[in-house]
Amino acid sequence: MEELTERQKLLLSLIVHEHTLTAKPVGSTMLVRQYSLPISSATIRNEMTAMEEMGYLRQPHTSAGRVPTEKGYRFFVSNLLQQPALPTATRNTITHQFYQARQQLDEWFRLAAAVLAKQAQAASIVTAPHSKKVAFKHLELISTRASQVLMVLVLVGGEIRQQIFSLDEIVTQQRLSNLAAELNTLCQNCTLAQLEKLDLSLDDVGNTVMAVIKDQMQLSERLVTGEIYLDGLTNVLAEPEFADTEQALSALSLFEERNKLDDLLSRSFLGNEVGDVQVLIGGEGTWEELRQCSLILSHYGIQDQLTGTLGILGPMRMPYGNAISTVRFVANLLSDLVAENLME
Amino acid sequence: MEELTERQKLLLSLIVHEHTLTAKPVGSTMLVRQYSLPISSATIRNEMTAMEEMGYLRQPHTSAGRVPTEKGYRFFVSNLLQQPALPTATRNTITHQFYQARQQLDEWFRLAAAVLAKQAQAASIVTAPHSKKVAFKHLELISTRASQVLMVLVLVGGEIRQQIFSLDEIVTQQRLSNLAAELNTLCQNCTLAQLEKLDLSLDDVGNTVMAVIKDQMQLSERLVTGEIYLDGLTNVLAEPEFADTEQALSALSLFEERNKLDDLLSRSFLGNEVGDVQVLIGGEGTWEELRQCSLILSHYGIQDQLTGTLGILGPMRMPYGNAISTVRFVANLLSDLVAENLME
DNA sequence: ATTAGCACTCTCTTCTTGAGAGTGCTAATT
DNA sequence: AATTAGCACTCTCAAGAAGAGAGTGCTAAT
Repeated sequence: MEELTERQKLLLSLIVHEHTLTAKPVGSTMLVRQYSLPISSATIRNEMTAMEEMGYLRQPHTSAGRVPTEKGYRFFVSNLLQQPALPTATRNTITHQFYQARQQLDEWFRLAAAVLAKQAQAASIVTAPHSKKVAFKHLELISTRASQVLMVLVLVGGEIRQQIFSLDEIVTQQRLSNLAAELNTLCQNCTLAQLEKLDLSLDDVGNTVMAVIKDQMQLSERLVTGEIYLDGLTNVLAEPEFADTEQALSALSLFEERNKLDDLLSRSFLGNEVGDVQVLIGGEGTWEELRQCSLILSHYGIQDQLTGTLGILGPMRMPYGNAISTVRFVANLLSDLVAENLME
Repeated sequence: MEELTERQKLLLSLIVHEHTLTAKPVGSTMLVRQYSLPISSATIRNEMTAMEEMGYLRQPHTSAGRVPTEKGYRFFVSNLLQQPALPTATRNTITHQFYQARQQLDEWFRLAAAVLAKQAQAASIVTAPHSKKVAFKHLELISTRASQVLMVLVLVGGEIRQQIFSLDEIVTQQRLSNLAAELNTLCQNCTLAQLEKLDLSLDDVGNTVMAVIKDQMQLSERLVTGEIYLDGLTNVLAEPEFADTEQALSALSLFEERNKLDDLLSRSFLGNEVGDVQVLIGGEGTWEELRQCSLILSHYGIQDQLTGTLGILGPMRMPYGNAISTVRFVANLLSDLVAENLME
């Protein structure tokens, strides 16, 4: 395939830039005037025709200006985009907010989603970090009433799971506490597989509790992501390309259906390391719902141990520079927080 | 104010019914044909004029059919609506789903939101139950690394709060466990005020931990609601009255801004008991954003002890019968679950 | 290789027009 | 006194027409 000339690259950049501002097709005359180019509109038209044939541009209809195609955007993002670091002031503001969130786990993720949404003026998604290898960390048994017990199970990585269940007999809090203490020692850092092998020789109550623990760990193992935090969904509605509700609906429905979202995120995991920022443009042929959208994703956390995903969803016509910088910055921030606070 | 005649009441019901189906203004001829009424369209026109003067109906423009006003809807809901019990099959399906959710607290609320959204084809909201009187139930201290500690605090009512903090010295898990055990005994069922009075004579570590506990309890006391679960936001987008994105945006933005939502829910608390179903029509003059919407809310849980809110948001033109029945049913279901599982 | 010039195309907005649905009023009917 | 038939009038909505504006593609000249 042919290469783009330097001039064509410049033009592509300008077209992308102009189109992100106006949301309208970009014409040759317009371009010359707007950027005081030293070439004529006719030349630009020639170049545009060439770039259209190569698949970087598209005409919505004959005799309209050009709009970047997915391929055009992808080339732009990969080769032409200079990624400005986020302004220091912005970075400080964000860091400060996290500082203020005290050390509450769930607040971090909520805040991360809020920051992404605000900063990129798009919908944002953050998943709490989740470990592929689920391991027992700490157990708590609390008697609520009669034979009912509230179990709080903390997994390695800080994930908390709770369940209420009934025992066959009425048990004192004291006995529950003793049992919990015993299990905490025995099961420390065990994975589910290791727990299965352990011969604990417990009484009935102990066995019931162990069954519940294993059950919860199994549930956790099946999960692809931790808890999901969304924000800024309404930002998407404000974009002109979603003035037609249909479009908006199809994009947002992806965020509402947990299994679709899981699928999307888990596929985006493949072959990507913590810290890489991925840009999915126009659904990349796989997600019909995202045909009009772009998704900027990054994993954060500790590679292969405890990772989560975060990203933003916006129209394909998106200020990629800012979006990517923001995602990268927040991802690094969360990675640091995870490393400092959730790892042994 | 004048009373509506029986015939006018019938007409109002029919107009509401027809309008919920078509979303269009209802004309007199239409009404006669559709329902084979034994009176002429002229008579209906006369009645309509009368009801318009009384404020129950409204003409979008001269020479269009009539649409119910907020007052019309309110009268309809209060006086004319017969509330069908939910079909047994539906009730069973829902109950069964809750049964399958195992005993995971958070799943209940997520599920409740999903059921409401699905059943009413509207946006739904569920808040986890929250106690006005925050009281200590159980504490857990887990050493993560060096001097860092993960605290898991369970409040009476099942609310779980977590925080990570650092101690001034490095402490063994053993010592943390002992401290936790001690505090669990000392602080059992104490409110924040009671904790303040307690003279515990603890060491440095103990005092640090107590400060964090109090801090968390204070945070919890300030909250109006527990965690918030939303679902079905995209259902709202599908309604014809929100074909214009502007409208949809203003309605949904209410759900995205936590403080607005808190405000809305806390006001709806006033003078309402668990089990009552409230119907807020058209924002009731207070919420500009909801001018086009209706909100069906109910509290659930144990009055004055542990309550949450749930409800649905839809267009003012809403199938109120079904919506109210669904909200009532789910509220009762959750109330039962709370009573059985979260109360002492 | 670039550009000026020009005919042509397509959208968008504004106007017009006619059909359709509905109203309000008056006079006749029950 | 309540109801109804009849009719003129109003307003929206959809479809078509016309003109402005922006943009293109092509040809011929530079």
